[in-house]
Amino acid sequence: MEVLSVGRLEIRPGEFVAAVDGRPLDLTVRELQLLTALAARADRIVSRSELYAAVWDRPYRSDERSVDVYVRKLRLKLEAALPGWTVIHTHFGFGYRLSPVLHTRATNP
Amino acid sequence: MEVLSVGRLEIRPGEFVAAVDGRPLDLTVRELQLLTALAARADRIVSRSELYAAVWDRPYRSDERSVDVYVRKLRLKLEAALPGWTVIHTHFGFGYRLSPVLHTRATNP
DNA sequence: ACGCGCTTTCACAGGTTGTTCACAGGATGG
DNA sequence: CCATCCTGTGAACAACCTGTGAAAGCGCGT
Repeated sequence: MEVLSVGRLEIRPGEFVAAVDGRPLDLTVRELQLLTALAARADRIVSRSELYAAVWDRPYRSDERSVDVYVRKLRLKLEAALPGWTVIHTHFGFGYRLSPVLHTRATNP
Repeated sequence: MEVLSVGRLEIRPGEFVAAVDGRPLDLTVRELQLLTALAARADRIVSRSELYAAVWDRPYRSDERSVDVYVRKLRLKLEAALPGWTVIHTHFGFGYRLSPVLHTRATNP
């Protein structure tokens, strides 16, 4: 898994880098790991437990919120890097899905 | 790998010399080796273990601090040779990256 | 054996990141 | 429309990582 490309987003796990249009995102270890896990499963709904298993070492508890917290952090940084795009979608009761979509009602009223 | 040039920094590993604007830096063996390892991977984030493997012979332990100590020594000498420039950047949780950047808030208030 | 310079290890301070909480806001099924 | 469950969010707290000065260890030439 050298490079993961999803739209304008490009991730090189081996080089500890994720970039948008070649511009590197400033991510922490966990953020990069989670983004990588999501990108590796782009366009598919991924359960919290699967994401958790892919990123964290300890066992998953259903009341665990770390994934949610990090999804939020990623959303903030991705929105800053890709204004007008929704990259991570929530699937109520199931999990999350990564797939960049230009969202309606962007920067114009 | 005859010569490594990164901005005003030039390294000639074969001649055991590193210089800024042609002015040689006064480095010890380890310092030169580490600088060379970093320069050979300029603009990329390099993990401690990779740097360690490139410079030291013995196996790397995660609690090893030698890299940090030498990065500091290099920073001191580089700052003296290139006032106002930040050459080695820290990537928390990942490692270090060499790429000279004129840092804001330099020598003038 | 001694002094000297370089390397490695230590200990502690300071920062950054990771985890957990508590509550607010939404979605779902009846 | 209501009760309930799920997710969003900001902040507190804990854990981990890096910066740094100094001490200890080494090898070498004198």
